[in-house]
Amino acid sequence: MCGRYNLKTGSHELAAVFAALRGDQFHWEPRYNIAPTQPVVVVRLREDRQRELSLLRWGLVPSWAKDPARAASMINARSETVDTKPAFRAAFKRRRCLLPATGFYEWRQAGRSRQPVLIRLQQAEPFAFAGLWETWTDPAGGELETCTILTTAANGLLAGLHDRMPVILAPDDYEDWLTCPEPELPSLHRLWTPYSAKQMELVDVESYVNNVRNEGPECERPVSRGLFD
DNA sequence: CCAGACGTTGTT
DNA sequence: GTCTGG
DNA sequence: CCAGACGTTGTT
DNA sequence: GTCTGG
Repeated sequence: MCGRYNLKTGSHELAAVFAALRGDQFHWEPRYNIAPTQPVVVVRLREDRQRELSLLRWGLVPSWAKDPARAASMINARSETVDTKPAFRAAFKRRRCLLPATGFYEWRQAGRSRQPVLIRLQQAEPFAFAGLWETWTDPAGGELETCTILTTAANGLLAGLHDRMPVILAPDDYEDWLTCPEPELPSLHRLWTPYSAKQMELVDVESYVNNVRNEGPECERPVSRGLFD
């Protein structure tokens, strides 16, 4: 679930919308087809508690992993168990983040094939997935920073596609998610409520988005329908 | 005590 | 079928 | 998430 | 890192 998304917002607007500083050499050009293992934008807290925009690899690698190659398998984390799973609980305590997005893609079973569907909010502004990040150090001392997107139960609109959906946070909850102190972590459960279906819309799009090498507005192009479809 | 394992989700 | 790469 | 690779031996 | 097995 939630294995592909887009972020059509540039660096400057991201910094404004999320009230975040741009980290070292942070730069982002609009993307229409973001896939696992690629660099993605996260908002996280610096030591001084200021928000910072960074680029991290999508697919969390636990700090104790021997080989980071399998990162693509941990692109999502179930919110219900994120506090106990060995791969996520450390990050949940101290390394929560936001992943800005403007839409995400799901694939609906359509007969023998799979139909890509774009899900977006009825707002122009980018929204935020709830995420976690982690640091992995290779034998030579090089550091790899990775992240994952939390999932929750699907709302009524998305239930037709899947039983899960990404956790989308309301702007008023950004600060709580990022700063909540450890003793109060259980109170964050309220943030994992499925996002309101009323503010979402689904668009069947062309299969162009299927291939991760494809990029650009064509990824959002609605499927053309014949008169009698 | 040490050694060694541990990944996750969502799909069918 | 299953794993890897993007 | 999807796309695409994945092969082994023995012989030349 | 933390838990399990020995």
